[in-house]
Formats: sequence, structure tokens, C-alpha cells
Amino acid sequence: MADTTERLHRYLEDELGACRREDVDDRLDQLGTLEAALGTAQVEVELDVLSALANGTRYRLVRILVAADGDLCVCELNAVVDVTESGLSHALSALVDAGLVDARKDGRWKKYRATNRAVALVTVLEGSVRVDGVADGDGEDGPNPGVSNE
Amino acid sequence: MADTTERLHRYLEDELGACRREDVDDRLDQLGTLEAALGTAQVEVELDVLSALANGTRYRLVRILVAADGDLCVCELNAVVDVTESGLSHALSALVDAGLVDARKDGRWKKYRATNRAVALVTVLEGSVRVDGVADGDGEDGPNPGVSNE
DNA sequence: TATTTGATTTAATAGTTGTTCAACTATCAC
DNA sequence: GTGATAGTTGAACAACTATTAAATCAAATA
Repeated sequence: MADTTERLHRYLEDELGACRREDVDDRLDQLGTLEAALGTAQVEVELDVLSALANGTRYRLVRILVAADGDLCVCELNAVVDVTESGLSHALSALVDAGLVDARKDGRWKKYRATNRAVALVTVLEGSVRVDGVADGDGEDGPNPGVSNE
Repeated sequence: MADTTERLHRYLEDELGACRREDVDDRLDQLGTLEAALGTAQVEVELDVLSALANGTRYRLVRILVAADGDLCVCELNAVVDVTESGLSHALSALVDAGLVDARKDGRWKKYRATNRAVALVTVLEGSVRVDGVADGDGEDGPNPGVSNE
């Protein structure tokens, strides 16, 4: 395989008709600028958020907390996802770290709720990834049932 | 540890002052409805998208393609991420599967561009996860340099 | 204070995922 | 056709992640 720079040279030759050494350097500069504009720290945090969401247990928790539109107790969440109490605790802890849910202690119970960040992400994701077919049997979708305490 | 149902019973007793057997069943029904409203197939696809994004290599590619606002050739992307050519190909393939980038063949070169889905997600993520401090050294952030072919 | 219950933490394991190497297909030039 | 280059695919292994059981912390109550 040829060096990346050489390949880029040939590519630019094809694209531009001709290509000198400095055309390649210019292009590499542009690409470098694009990359730098991302912001290392920013991307790092964004990846943490994505990693926290990219798991069935955690994403379902977030989705349910967003749908519930209010606090839910750990003991309630336990009825909804299929993990041990320990697993649930791990999941919620990761979500708090990622700024996707907030925790609040209420006596001996602990309650969690979705943050704005979670609401924004779930909303866009849901909107952007609309499953039109709903191919397999279980018909769902519909207005928010609006479950909340009291 | 007590059974989930028993714990929920005690919780509702605390919350409501009193709790009969059917109060627990009602609550479980509500939670079940919340869960069902998510839509299994929908959540599945959303998780696929999240999984595709939740990786440094792939997310950086998406970010760069969104920032570039146009096609980029594999040979250009190769200059930007730190993986082998094979790794890059795997990454791009996963992104295509997740509907985050589109591929287009142009002679012996192959070009990729971000989809609307990718743009939407990156935009919201970037907006929702703003790193204010930019703590460590490398100052970035700024207007889109607007790199494109030609 | 001792006990019970809600929830978290630690450590270990099982499972998944990312990256690479090698082999491959496709396109162009000769 | 041959040879070179752009890019992909599949298998293998290393690195990482999710989940669990057991121990622990914390709040309430007897």
C-alpha cells in the first residue's frame, strides 16, 4: 500500500487535473483544521455521553425516565428493566456521571429523573430514527400515558 | 433482599399513606404501559445508531464529515483518523449501516458524506454537551472553516 | 443498640467490540 | 491480457464492557 500522502497526491491530481507538492500540503492543512475544530475535550465528553446511552439497559432507563416526565424510585425502575438491583445501580450511576439523569434522595428511597440533556437527545434520536414499518407484531407507539407519582 | 413487588408495596405505602394489593398492580400496569410505549423495534434501531456513534474512531469520522459539509474521499479520511485502512473501512461500513453516512463511488475513489441523521445528532449532542472550560491547553472552537473539494 | 430494608460498591467473570493482518475485489493504465 | 492502486472482507486476538454475587453503607424502626 502506498503512503497516505502519496495517495492523496494522486487523488488531488484526479480531482484538480494537476497537483503540486504544496497542493497536498494545503489539503492536509485544511483537513487538520477541520479536525482541530472538533475540540478534543468536547469530543471526549460527547463520547462519554454516547457510551453511556449505547447500552440496552441504560438507554431503556433513560427512555422510561423521559417518558415518565418525573421522578421514579429505584424500586419502580427495578420493575421495568431486567437486571439485578446491583446492575440497576451501576446503570443509574453511569447515567448520572454522563449527566443524563439526576438523583435525589428522599428518606430511605432514592429517586431519579431525566435531565434536559437526556430529553434533548432522546427526542432527536426518536425523531431522526423513525421506524415506519413497526414490522414485528407488537403494535405500540401512541400518546404519552403520563405516569407520575400522585 | 425483598421481592420487587413487596418493595414497591412498601414504597407506595410511604408515598400514598396506605396501599392495597391492587394499588401495587395498578402501579405495575402504569410502568408496563410506559415501557411498552417505547416500541421494541424503534428502541432497537436507536440503540444501533447509538452503538455506531459510541466509538472514538467512528464518532470522529462523523464529526469531520458533518463539519466538512460535503463529500470526503477515503484517502482524505485516512489522513484524519488514526487507524489502518482496513479499520477505516470497517468504521465507515458500520456508519453506513447505521444510516449515519452515505457512500458514493466515483471511479476508483469512494466518497462518503454525513446524512441528515448524523447532522441532527451531532448538532444536538454538541449543543447539549458544551464544554465551557476547555480546560487543557489546545484552544479550539470557532467558525466552521468550510473545507470542500474545489 | 440491634435489626431490617434500600441502595451502592467491589471484584470477578462472561461476553462483546475494536483493531489488525492477510486475502480479496474493482478500477484504471499500459 | 499484466501490473498497480483504491478499497473491502473475514478471521483472530486484544481490549474493553456488562452483569452478577457478596460485602458494605445508610436510613429507619423496634
